[in-house]
Amino acid sequence: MPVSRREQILAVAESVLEAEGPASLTMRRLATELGIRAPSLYKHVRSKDDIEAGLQERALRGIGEAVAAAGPELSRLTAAYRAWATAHPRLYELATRRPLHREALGPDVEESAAAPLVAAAGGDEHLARAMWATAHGLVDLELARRFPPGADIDRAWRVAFEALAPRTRPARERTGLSRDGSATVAPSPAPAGRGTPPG
Amino acid sequence: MPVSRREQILAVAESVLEAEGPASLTMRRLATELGIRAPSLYKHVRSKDDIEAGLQERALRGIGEAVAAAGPELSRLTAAYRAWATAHPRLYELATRRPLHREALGPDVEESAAAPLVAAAGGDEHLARAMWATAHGLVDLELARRFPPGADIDRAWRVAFEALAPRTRPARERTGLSRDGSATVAPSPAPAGRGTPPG
DNA sequence: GAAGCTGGGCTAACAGCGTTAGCCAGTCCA
DNA sequence: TGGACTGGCTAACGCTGTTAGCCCAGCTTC
Repeated sequence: MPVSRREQILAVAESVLEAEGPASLTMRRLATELGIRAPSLYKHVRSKDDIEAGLQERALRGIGEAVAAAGPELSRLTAAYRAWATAHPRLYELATRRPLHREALGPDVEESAAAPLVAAAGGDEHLARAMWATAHGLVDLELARRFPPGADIDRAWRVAFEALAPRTRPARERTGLSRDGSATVAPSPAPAGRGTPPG
Repeated sequence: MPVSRREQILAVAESVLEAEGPASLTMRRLATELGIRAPSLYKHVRSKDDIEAGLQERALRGIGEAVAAAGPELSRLTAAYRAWATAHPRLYELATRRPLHREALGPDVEESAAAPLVAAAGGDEHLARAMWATAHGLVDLELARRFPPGADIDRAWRVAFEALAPRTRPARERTGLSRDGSATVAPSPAPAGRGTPPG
């Protein structure tokens, strides 16, 4: 009873989505699961889209925590990212497909999820975005079964991130930060005082 | 009149989807656009899902042609890929979200779309998949507006593909093919006779 | 203790969705 | 002439998200 009814709805929505896919995520189904009728949900939630936005925020938080718990090393970071996504494939899908309503989000969610990656990129925000996109792309294509059946996906991850790791990149392209790939979180020299997170 | 009715439906579906988004892609809407009633569509098409599969194939073909027309140079390849995706964002989305029904596809579609990238990767299929995932990830996150508002996305592309380009990668990780990044389509030394395409 | 407010359930209903069944006009070919 | 096939049609089903409006329990305030 300490959890709000809204949070309860989101928890049920998450489990239904993950267990049976987005087609089963209906208002009537959620209501049944909670022992009430569909219209009653609207006392706690604005719309179905509102529920999906809540799931997105939950997913972002979950990914952020998983990645933060993995420590600063890049290979463990990417492994944690991939592990979370494959453990919650439908939630990951929903979270990345939806455009982000930043104002409706807890203000720290996006940044705290991005911070470890920026650190692993040696503070280079552009490299961090490249890494993020690569990780997302690998996960997304794997989840959508777009790689051919026998493809060695582990190896694609290794090849990608050995190429992207800061220590192996030529110095000329760096943004003037320390070249040793250490985990300093120095913000990139963006116009604004603090660096924009990769997303 | 030389085009089949099915092809007509797909063309209308493509333009409606691109112009107004997936919510407007309804059977009744397509029928209205063609001057008939919704149930008549089922004389030419099995289901709405069948239409979406058709759109996916069209998209794959379109991407393949655009990329092939860009020539062998990696930077032009990636530019063509990104340009196609941003010119047909909803179609790109639909094409990559759907799992691929390979048996229902023209057998050459997937391979021919992949071939130029494998070539640009110096024949290294794993690197080709890494590149593909990176390009897809960059496009996908951009289309979903997941990058923060001021992000320099062009630069993320440059950073990513300068790191991934075969000529700048250390030789130890290569699969023993020519190291000069030339456009030889030599298959990678996979167990099967011809190399598996990246997807 | 009575009155009133409010939170949170309910039923009924609406418009729109994909889809099926069954009917019928026209065309083509034997 | 007649049968088969093509490609329309109407009617309808069960599902969806959502709204309107009702009502009861419990709390607060006279």
